Amino acid sequence: MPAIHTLETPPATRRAHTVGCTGCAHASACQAGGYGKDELSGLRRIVEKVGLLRDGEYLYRPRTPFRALYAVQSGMAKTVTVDSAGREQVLAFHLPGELFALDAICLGYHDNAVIALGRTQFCRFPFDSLRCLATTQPDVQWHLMHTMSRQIHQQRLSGGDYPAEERMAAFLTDLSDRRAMLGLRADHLPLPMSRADIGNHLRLATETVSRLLARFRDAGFIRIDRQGLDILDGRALRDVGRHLLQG
Amino acid sequence: MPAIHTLETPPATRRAHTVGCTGCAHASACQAGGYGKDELSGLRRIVEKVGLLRDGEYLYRPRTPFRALYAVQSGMAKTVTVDSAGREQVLAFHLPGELFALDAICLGYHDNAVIALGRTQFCRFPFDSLRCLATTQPDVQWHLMHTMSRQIHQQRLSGGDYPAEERMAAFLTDLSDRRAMLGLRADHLPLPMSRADIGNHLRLATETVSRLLARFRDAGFIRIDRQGLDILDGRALRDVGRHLLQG
DNA sequence: CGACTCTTTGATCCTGATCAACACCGGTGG
DNA sequence: CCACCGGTGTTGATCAGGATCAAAGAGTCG
Repeated sequence: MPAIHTLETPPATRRAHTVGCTGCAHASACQAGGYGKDELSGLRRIVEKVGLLRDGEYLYRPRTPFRALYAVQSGMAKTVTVDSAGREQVLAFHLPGELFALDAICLGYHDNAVIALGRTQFCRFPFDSLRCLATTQPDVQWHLMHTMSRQIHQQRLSGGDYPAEERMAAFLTDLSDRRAMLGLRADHLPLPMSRADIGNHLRLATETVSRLLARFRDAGFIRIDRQGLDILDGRALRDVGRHLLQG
Repeated sequence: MPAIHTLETPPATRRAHTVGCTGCAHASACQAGGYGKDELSGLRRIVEKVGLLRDGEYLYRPRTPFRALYAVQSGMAKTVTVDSAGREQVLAFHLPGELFALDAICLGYHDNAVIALGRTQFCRFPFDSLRCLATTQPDVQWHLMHTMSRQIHQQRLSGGDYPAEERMAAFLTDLSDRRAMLGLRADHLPLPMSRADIGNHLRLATETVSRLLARFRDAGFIRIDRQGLDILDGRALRDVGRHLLQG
């Protein structure tokens, strides 16, 4: 398992404040921005834009103070922990509109890192403002709870004891479903992360990831190209992973 | 893997309303009750007592409407999902004071079951009252967020790809630490769940659980008896599981 | 006591990890 | 332009951790 990326954190000056979500392609499907609902417009007034980060650059690092929640605006990112032995673990991949850093609230600092996969922009929700907003607007409060609940709920899926093939199929189907929810093409998955990242996340060796994808390709479920893959038979794929999906 | 328990849900009439947490031994260490903090006294006024449930009895079942959050009052419980193939998965064990059912908020119904391990009593926090309370008292709101954040944070530990021995050691150490936090004896762990439950939760066969415990016993780390085990060398145990513990 | 379940221990097997070699691509410099 | 290089991905061969199979103790409850 290779060591941590050594690219430098981008200077804070690269962060640019913007006024809200107007013009963002994902605004109406964005979890972080409240799916464009009027009652949650407050959320979209406190957002700041961060980026552009390049592949491998850090949004934040472990042991840095928790000041804000984030979402991906465009591109993709991964959350990674490093344990006491230096081994890293990919906890999640983030698609546009998905809120993260929720786990840092209880600690007051980040104990994991978020790293850009390819060129990626982020939205930043300063936690002070958010807290303020939540005390005055029950809708915002409710939305946050809802989001956290969903995250608790979803994480449980990835823990299960299922064969490698099922985990991989479920992973691809889940990515596809999340893209569909965002209004993106569900039959095409860009995979800017390495095979090692996918394997780490699914508790598989990179060789196994490669072999499983080859198997799905040979079965006619997917077509693989350099930047990702096309889903040719989503039904079949979903069926392989069915035990892991949505209980 | 055996099928689901077949014991019947206890009649609703067994539920008894009480006035708050006065007299509860865990009140000052109870997460659900706000650790006895004055600002959160509202929490302790809306609580109802549920129980007593006997071993194997259900607190709630999948596909039942979500009406309340719960905590264990005395005893122990497990949260279990059943997948589409009928295989069950033990998601968590709950000690007194620990809040659960947080994952049902986003769905509006429970998609897993909570089952008593030995004779167990529960505390019930009606969600309507809780929501009310949270809108008027920012402290309550904050406390809930904190609790959910912690849950998101902790769940990540159980997903990792570590050898069986480390997972088992980390599991025992975690249980011990949680007991210490509640003011219970940390050097003695009652284990009212079956080896199969432990194995399921840790993605291990029951035979492996048995073998690992025997190994720890032979190494002088623990003493095993019928109702649980005594920790003789907590340091050694923690060291075996160190990679999984607290990042 | 006897039927039953849960746990423990031993023997064998299999999935997926590890080791090893090669192909592929993107960049760099001559 | 091509030779070279390091990183990433693919494929094959071997290995091992833990599962599965099998059977015997140990409680528990009728």
